[in-house]
Amino acid sequence: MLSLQIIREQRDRVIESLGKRRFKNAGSLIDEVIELDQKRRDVQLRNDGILSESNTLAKEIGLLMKTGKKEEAEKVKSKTSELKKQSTELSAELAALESELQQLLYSIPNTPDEKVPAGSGSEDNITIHEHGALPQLPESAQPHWDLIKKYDIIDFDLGNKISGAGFPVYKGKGAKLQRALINFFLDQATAQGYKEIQPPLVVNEASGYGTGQLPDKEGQMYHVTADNLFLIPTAEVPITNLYRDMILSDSEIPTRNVGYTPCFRREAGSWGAHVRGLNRLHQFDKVEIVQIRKPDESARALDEMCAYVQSLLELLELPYRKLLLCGGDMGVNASITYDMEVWAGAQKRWLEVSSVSNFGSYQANRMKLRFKDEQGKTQLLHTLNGSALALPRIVAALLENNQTNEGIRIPKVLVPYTKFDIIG
RNA sequence: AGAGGAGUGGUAGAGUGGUUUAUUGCACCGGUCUUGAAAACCGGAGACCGUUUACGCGGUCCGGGGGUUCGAAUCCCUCCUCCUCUGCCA
Repeated sequence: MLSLQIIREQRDRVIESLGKRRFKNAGSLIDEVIELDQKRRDVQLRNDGILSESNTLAKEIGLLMKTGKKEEAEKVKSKTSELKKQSTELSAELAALESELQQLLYSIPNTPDEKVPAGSGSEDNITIHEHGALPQLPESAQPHWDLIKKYDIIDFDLGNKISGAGFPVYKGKGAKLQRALINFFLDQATAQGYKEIQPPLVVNEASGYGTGQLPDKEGQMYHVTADNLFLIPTAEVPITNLYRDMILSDSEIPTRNVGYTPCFRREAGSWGAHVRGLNRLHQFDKVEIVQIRKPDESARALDEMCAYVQSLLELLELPYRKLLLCGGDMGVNASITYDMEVWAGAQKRWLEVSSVSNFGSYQANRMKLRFKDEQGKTQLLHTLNGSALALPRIVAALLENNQTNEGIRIPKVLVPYTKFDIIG
């Protein structure tokens, strides 16, 4: 969530920036925040005064009791009783205002970075880089949902039987390819200085609030109601929340973590024609990189992370393009997002395989993740993350682009991991 | 899962209803001393909110939440976590 300080000090800039998202009522919501904040401070000022007086009198009573002046103590007691009544009312009012303010702040998305173009949907995204020639496949080229049947490597019917739609079963070389990709991605990240983390796959409510899945996107996560836990939709959630409620010392910054986890998404109501096969799943594997940076370094870190993700795609010999998302197409937490899309030759479509974002201080403010600056003042840190990479669509593109009469060719860099060079 | 015990500042650990603005040790930072360091000595140091041009001042915080009281780290309720024993289990 946006910090009150920024809203107070930069009202006009915040409203203008939110306009790039086509976010409705930005002006009136921001003004409502400012008004509530002012009210809250007025109430606190009054309440603090009463508490202060009451604290002084309580000490007086203590002294009077000790010296045996009971009647005088009783007199003072009646005074403090009255103060207490007033304070109880004001405290309740304060709590209500704080909660209202909190709800309001949760409903306001992050302010897009200067570089982010205004726009409402994918048509306003900007392609800033393309790499690799698109493969020229014969007319007989098959989409991956046919190839996985042909080679019997991924089975949706079996998944359907034991779990439901969107839970594929990986078999034989299909399973080995998954494992190879995971290990390859983890090794590459480790070589770049990322620390490998194996987090829990379920998180509590506080973690959901920390990274912004709650309260708004609750329906996207699987909820274990008996224990009030949530299956993680991405490793971003547990790995970023490792640092919740912390003031990091200089020696701990930056953090560069990488984690492989399955990801669980309900994807309620988002199934349609383009999501056949591996294009969209309820459970999928992903390797995620997460960084925590000081504010003046986060822009550079974002470039570094993009360059790293691009290097993976190049090693896998996949044609890709890099998009700068417009305001309306970004997630509500992000201040700037680059998407990487690979070309799937048989579907003749670009598939998103990575989303690399800088969240600025938006998540850090929710999580109370801070550091001490040179003046010794506590300041919010910046959080960033990116997929490196999400597996299913990588597999889809590899299968489609690398199909030959002899079988599916495995990219050179993966062969040491798969121990085979063709799926035939 | 059952029984018992415990959660206090960076850490260890006192405090069981009223000068507690929470002892003290260690670690940390600054200073004195020293050629330099160590030791010794002196001093400093938390988070959040509010207020103030500023120095400051006020409020809240002793695992989380709620309650009793004029007053709670201390008493009560509830939840969480850890430890010990018993049970179960990969």
